[in-house]
Amino acid sequence: MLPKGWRPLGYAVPVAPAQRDAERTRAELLAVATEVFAEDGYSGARVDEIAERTRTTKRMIYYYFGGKEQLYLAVLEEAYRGIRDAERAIDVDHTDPVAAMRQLAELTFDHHVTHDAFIRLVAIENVHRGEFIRRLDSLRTLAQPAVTQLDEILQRGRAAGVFRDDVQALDVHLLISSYCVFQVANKYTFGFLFDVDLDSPAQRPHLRAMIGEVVVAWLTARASV
Amino acid sequence: MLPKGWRPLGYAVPVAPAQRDAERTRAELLAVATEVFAEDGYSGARVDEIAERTRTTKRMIYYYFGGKEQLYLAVLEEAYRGIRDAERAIDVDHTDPVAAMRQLAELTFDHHVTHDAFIRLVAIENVHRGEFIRRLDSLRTLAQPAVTQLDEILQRGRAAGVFRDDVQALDVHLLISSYCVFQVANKYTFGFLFDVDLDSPAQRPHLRAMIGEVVVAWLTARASV
DNA sequence: GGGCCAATGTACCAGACAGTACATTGGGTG
DNA sequence: CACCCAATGTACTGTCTGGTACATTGGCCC
Repeated sequence: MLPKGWRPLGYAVPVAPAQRDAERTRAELLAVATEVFAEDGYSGARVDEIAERTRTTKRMIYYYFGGKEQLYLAVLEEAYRGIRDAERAIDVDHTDPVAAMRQLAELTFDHHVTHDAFIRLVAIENVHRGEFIRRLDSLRTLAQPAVTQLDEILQRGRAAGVFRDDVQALDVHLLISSYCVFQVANKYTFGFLFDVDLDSPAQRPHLRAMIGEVVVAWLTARASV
Repeated sequence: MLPKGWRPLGYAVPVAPAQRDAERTRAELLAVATEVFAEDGYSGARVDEIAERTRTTKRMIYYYFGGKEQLYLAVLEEAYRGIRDAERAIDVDHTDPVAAMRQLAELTFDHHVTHDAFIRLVAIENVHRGEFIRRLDSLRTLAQPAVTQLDEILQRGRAAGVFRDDVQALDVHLLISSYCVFQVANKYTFGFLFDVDLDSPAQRPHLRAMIGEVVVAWLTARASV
């Protein structure tokens, strides 16, 4: 017989006291589910695997979330919320719009590189044609901080006469997002086909500087036709 | 009783004569499998569904390909081969490097927009961390026509003194690919979050012209720093 | 025209998987 | 300190799913 608070595991291992804590159980399920869904996709993820990786059981997934689908929805929502909050923390040069724009592009790059689980969730969601995210109305209303900041810099640059005035903030955001997301989301196929490692420490600074260069060159070019 | 060569389907429908044709059966399986894998992903795709959508049975998948995994590998390989051949057909201005570069970017854009099943397969493969594509050595050796053409234009532009000389062909390809792939691959989440339809006929020409603008502006800018 | 084998079809299986019925326990409250 | 219910655990189940054993058939070649 094992002492209370221990459970058999090959050899006995002390286990976090089996005290009940609804919040902690829910949070742990959500955290592990995020990992597993990001790892294996929605169809690939196994409810049993998620449960096994926590200190609780599958039963709790149904108790707290209702089912695999609702758990996935909760994961998506929390992930997007976290990213938006992180974006909000980005701060750039307040005087020189060109420097600010370059910085914003490069910080966005860093941001993507350090959140690859999130990028994977986004890719997975797009494979599903956005059928899940579309149900999360709460995400729609969140102002997108990245675009707001972009717009502000853009206006300063136009006022200073250094940026062209026929480009929308959302266009710039699309360009930057494309580049940054692609780095992370498509590194496997791109890396394989062109025999490069987009992840390597050698490439990283080059790729990082590049998006800044591109955006600044584009915005400071005189509009053609 | 139905005549030979007909099968019950609510009401009787004539069916392509049940003549045996190994090549056709294999090709049909591959075509349908491409659709289904692109639609539902590797884990989401069902062998039974693939079979049902063809005129033959599940048994044939195992006869011709060996299993779900090998079928997916065959799909991936054929898809990449098709794309490479399509890329090879791209032809651009032979005199003006700036016009050629803009054209190449815009044709690449068109190319991606019209091959969204392929883009989906790529996204799916990246969710799987490229574990399948990595086994297809045959794809690695295929010279990548897009990059070859890019390099040629880039050299002409440098020689003419209109393009900066510190940019590699692969970097340009990465930028263009990022933008074009993102349009298609991430249209659902991006569209939802920013309330735009990247697919709409109103947006399309704008988005198409934009990548040309960006690339040309970047390459014709004097190097900074 | 008959034999032979590639090509095809049918029926089935074993394991995986999402989900559930039912029992139990811990801790807060009166 | 006993009661109650939120929180948790155990042991299932029905169905789906990839894969296979075995039978059959069509067409080509001698």
